[in-house]
Amino acid sequence: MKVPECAGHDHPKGRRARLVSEEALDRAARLFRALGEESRLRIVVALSQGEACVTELAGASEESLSTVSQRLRVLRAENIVVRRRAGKHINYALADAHVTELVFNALAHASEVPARPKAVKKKSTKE
Amino acid sequence: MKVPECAGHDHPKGRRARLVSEEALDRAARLFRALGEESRLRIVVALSQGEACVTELAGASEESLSTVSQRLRVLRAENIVVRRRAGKHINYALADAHVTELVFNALAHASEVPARPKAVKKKSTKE
DNA sequence: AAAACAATTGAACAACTGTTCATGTATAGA
DNA sequence: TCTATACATGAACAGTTGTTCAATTGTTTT
Repeated sequence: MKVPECAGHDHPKGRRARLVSEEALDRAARLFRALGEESRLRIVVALSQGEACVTELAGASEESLSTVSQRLRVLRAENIVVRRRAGKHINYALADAHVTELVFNALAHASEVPARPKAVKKKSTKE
Repeated sequence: MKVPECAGHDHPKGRRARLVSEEALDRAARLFRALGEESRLRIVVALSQGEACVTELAGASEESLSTVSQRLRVLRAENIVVRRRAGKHINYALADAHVTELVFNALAHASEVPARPKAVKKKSTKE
């Protein structure tokens, strides 16, 4: 007996129409990748509370200036943060509202999920 | 002459109050990391158009079943996609609306930015 | 039950990325 | 101008991650 498979098909090997441009995809992936490190994400979250200079960020995480600066470099390369000189210091801030939303969205998703389902393997619970 | 520096401070080394839980941060970072690969993101974008089975996804990207399956495994580990058997095939779909929003947000951010500003170094345009 | 199809998984190697250190640059103050 | 402060950067090493192959599991069909 035939069961319904995927979208009525027989799996043509041709590639489908581009949904988004290659470049946008590449940039979006880079953006995600930059946010995908706990240490960098921590910085971004900190900056979502307001701008801060490198020394402050380093102090808050008890890490070296250099280390933090390297992280900020990555974030800056993806236009996640912007900087601006303020006297001796250089203040960093989130680049735009998209970034803030992105982070909040991710945190929302992160707290919704039931901690690694792990497929509780009972007898015949197929799902 | 004293210029305003960071938040009225003298850089106390103490760590500030936790803004979000360690666990949420970790999960969010993992989520971002999973989305931060062009190949996986491509799959997610494809699934934002509707569910599809592994064979379809492999066909669309002209890659091996195994490769695609491995990618789906990563996405599944972060609860980005869910699967469901449909006859011979296993259909994958985005897990929830958060994911869709996340992707659209990222793509929006990606297309907003003017292709690597690169700090057009004029004479005294400090910004 | 056997064959065919669909998808998953473990392991291995290559490629990538983060952290650290040492050095370099820019601004402020004396 | 000289020194101190604040930050950035290049290079190197280690840890992480992606892709591929071979073997395995689960489902449908004959």
